[in-house]
Amino acid sequence: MKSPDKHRKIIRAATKVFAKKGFFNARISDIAKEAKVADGTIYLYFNNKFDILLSVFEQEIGKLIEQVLLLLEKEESPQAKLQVFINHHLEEMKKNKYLAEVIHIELRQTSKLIREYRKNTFNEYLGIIAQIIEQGQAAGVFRQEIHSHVARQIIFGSLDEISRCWHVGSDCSFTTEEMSWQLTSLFQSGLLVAPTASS
Amino acid sequence: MKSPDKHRKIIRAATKVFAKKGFFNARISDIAKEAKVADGTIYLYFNNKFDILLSVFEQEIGKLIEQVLLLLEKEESPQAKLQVFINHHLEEMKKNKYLAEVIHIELRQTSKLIREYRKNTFNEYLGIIAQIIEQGQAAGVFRQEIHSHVARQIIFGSLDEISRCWHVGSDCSFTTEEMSWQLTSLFQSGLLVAPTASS
Amino acid sequence: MKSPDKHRKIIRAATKVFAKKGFFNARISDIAKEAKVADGTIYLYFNNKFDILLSVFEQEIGKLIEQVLLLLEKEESPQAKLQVFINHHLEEMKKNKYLAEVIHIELRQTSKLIREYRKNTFNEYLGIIAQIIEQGQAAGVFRQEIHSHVARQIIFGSLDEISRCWHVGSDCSFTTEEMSWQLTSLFQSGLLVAPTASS
Amino acid sequence: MKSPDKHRKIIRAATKVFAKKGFFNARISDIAKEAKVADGTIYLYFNNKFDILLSVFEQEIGKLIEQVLLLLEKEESPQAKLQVFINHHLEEMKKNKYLAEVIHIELRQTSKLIREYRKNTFNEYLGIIAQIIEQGQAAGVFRQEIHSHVARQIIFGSLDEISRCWHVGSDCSFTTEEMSWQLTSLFQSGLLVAPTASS
DNA sequence: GATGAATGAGCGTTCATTCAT
DNA sequence: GATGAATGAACGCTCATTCAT
Repeated sequence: MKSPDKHRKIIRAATKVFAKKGFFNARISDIAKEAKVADGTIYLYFNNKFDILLSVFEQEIGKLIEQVLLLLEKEESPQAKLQVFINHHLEEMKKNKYLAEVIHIELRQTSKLIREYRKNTFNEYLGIIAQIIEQGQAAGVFRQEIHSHVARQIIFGSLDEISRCWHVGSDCSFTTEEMSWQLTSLFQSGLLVAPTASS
Repeated sequence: MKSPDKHRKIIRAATKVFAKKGFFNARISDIAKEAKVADGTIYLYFNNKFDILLSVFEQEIGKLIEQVLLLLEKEESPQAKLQVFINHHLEEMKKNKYLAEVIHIELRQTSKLIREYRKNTFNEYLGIIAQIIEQGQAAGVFRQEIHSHVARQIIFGSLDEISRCWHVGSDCSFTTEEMSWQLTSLFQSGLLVAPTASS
Repeated sequence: MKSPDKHRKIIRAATKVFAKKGFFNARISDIAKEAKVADGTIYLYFNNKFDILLSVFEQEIGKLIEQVLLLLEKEESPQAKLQVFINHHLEEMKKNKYLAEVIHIELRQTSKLIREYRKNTFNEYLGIIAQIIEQGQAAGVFRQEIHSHVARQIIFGSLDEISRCWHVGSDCSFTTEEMSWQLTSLFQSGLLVAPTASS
Repeated sequence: MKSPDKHRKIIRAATKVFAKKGFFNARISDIAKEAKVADGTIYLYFNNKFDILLSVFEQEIGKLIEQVLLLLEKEESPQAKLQVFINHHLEEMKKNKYLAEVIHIELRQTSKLIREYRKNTFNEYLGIIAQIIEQGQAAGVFRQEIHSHVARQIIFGSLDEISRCWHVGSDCSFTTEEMSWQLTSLFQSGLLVAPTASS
C-alpha cells in the first residue's frame, strides 16, 4: 500500500516549496528533495505537478474548515462568530506562512476550468462567512441591505489582503489581536464616527 | 531612438497576453505576435520577460492613479472621496479585465526582492486610500480607532476580492453601482443594524 | 524452484503485450498485469525486458519448428514439403497475430550483437526452408541455378511481407488457402506464361 | 526563412542515427549532434521525433520512386521492367545502408493509425511493382492466375528480406548482380526444373 | 518465492534570450 | 533599429529495475 505517511510528507514539502518559490518556480525535484523522496515517488501519489498544488490546497483548507467550525460551535451570537472567524483566520495565516502563500497562489493561478473539476473546498470555507452573515441578518442584528455574498467578499478580501501584506513584508506593527479587533470593529460599526445619542 | 509607439504596442499586447494566460504561461512569442513585432524586438525595449510584467503593471497603475486623482480633486468630503475611489476602481476593473488580472498576478507572483528594485507605483495607489482615511480622521468624520493602514487594507482587499470573483466567474448579479454602494455603505456604517433613536 | 507455470504465464502475457504495443511501447507493468503477477516477479524469471522479448521469440519459434517438422515428415516430395511449409506458416501467422507481430518486431529491432549471444532458433526455422530446397535440388526437381539460400530468402521474405500486410490491415481478401496456392504456384512455375507444348 | 539546407542536414543526420540505433534508441540529441545543430533547432523543422522518422521515410522513398520511374521508362517489356526494378532496389539498398534500415524500422514500428494520416508514399512505391505485373498480364506474358497484389508482396518481401539479411550480416557472398539475377530468374520461371522439350 | 513501493537516470520538448543579417 | 532563426539549459514525467518486507 502506498504509505499515507509519504503522502503527507510530500504534501508538507510541497506546501513549503510552493510557498517559498511560487508554483511555477517550484521544481518537482525541489519538492522531492524537501520530502526526502525520489522524484518518481511523487508520481505514485499525484498525477502531476498541478495535482500537487490542488491537493495541498484542498488539504490545508480542509483543516482550516474543521478547526473554525469547532470554534464557531461554541459561540452563540453572529457577532461573536464573525469575530472568531476573523481571529482564527488571521492567527492561522500568521502561524502558517506557507498556507497563506499557497492560498494566494492557488487563488490567482488556478485556471477556472481546472477548479471546476473538483468540488471546491475553498468555496466551502468562504461559505462559512456568508452563513454567519445570513444568520446575523435572520437574527436581525446584521443589516439586510448588505448582501451576504458581498459582505463575504469584503471580509475575506480584507483578511487576504492583510496576510498578503504580511508576506510582502510591509511592516505593520499590529499584533494579530489588534488587527483582528480593528477588522471586527470596522465590520460591525463602519468607519463613521458614531452619532452622539442626542443627535 | 526606440520608437515610443512600439513600446506602447508591446505593453498593450503584454497586458492582454498576461491577462489571458497568466505570466508563466505567456510566451514572449505570444506577446510579439499580439504586438505584431518580432520576438527579438521586444528585447530592444525590455530587459527580460519579468521586466515586461513590471512595466505593464507600473504603466497601468500609473494611469489608474492619474484618473482617480483627477476625480478626487472634485470632491470635498472624505466620505465622497472614498465613494469615488471605490466606484472608480470597480468600474475600471470591470472595464479592463486585463488590468484586473495583471494586478492579481503581479500582486501574488512578484517576489519581494524584485519589487524592491523599483519604486513602487502600486504603493502610491494604495497610499491614496490611506490618505483619504487620514483626511477623514483629521476632519473628525472617520473613527480614530481604526488605523488608516488597516482601513486601507480592508478597502483594497475588498475591491480586489470582488474583481477576483468577477474573473473566476462566480456569478454575482450586482451591477457595479450596487456593488459600489454596498461597499461604501458597509465601510461607512458597518454591518450592525443602527440602534434606533429611542434606544 | 521457480514455477514453470509462472514462466509460461509471463511469456504468454509478454507475447500479447509486445504484439499489441510493440517492444518499446510495452511496459513491464503491462506484462505483469496481463500475467497477473507482480512487476518484480518478472525479474525472477527474466534478466531484463529484452530478455523477455528474446524468450518469447525463441519459445514461439520453437513451437513453430516442432509443428512444421511433424507435418513435413509425412510428405515425400520436396514440392509437397514446400507447399506444407508455406501453408503452415501462413496459417499460424493468421491464427496467432501476436506471434506474427513479435516476429516482425524481433527481426527488425534486435540488434545484431544481442542476437549473437544466443544460438539462433530462428535460423533453425529458416534452415528448414533451405533444406527443402536443397533436397529438391538433390532430387533434381528444383533448379540448381537458384542458390538454396536465396530461395530461402525469397520464400520467407514473401511469407513475412504477406503477414505484415495482414497486420497493417491492407485489405487483401484472399483466404489463406488461396494465398498459399498462389505462392506455391509462383515459386514452382514462375511468373511466365508456360510455353505451349509445341514450341 | 527556415533554411532548406538545415532541413536536409537534419534529415540526413536522422537517417544515419535511426539506422544505427533504431528509432526508439535514437536520441534527439544524437540527431542534433550529428546534424551539428542545437537540439531545439530540430523542432523548428519537425513537430516531434516521430515526425522526423516519417519525413525521412517519405523523402527517401520519394527519391527511390523518382529514380526507378526514370529507369523504367527506358524499358519496354514487363520482364525487363521487373528486372530493372529488382536491380535498382537491391543496388540502392546495398549502397544506402541507412535507407534500408529505416525502411525496416518504419515498416514494422509505425503504428497503422499514424500512417493513415499521411498519404502513403511507400504504397506508391509498392504500386509500381503491381503495375509492372499488371502490364505483363495484360500483355499476356505474365500468368493471370497470380494476382498482381500477391506477386507484388512476393517480390517486395523477397527484396526486403534480402536487404535485412545483408544488415544482419548473414554472410552471403553473392554480388548484387548475381542476387538480382537469381531473383528475376525465379520470379520468371519458378523453381521447377524446366520440362525437357521432348516430354 | 513473491510482492509492489521506491528509485533515479534519462529523454522529449519548450521557450527565454541572443545575434548574424 | 528590426528581424526571426538558432540556441541550449532546464524541467516534467516515465519506467526498467531494485530491494525491503
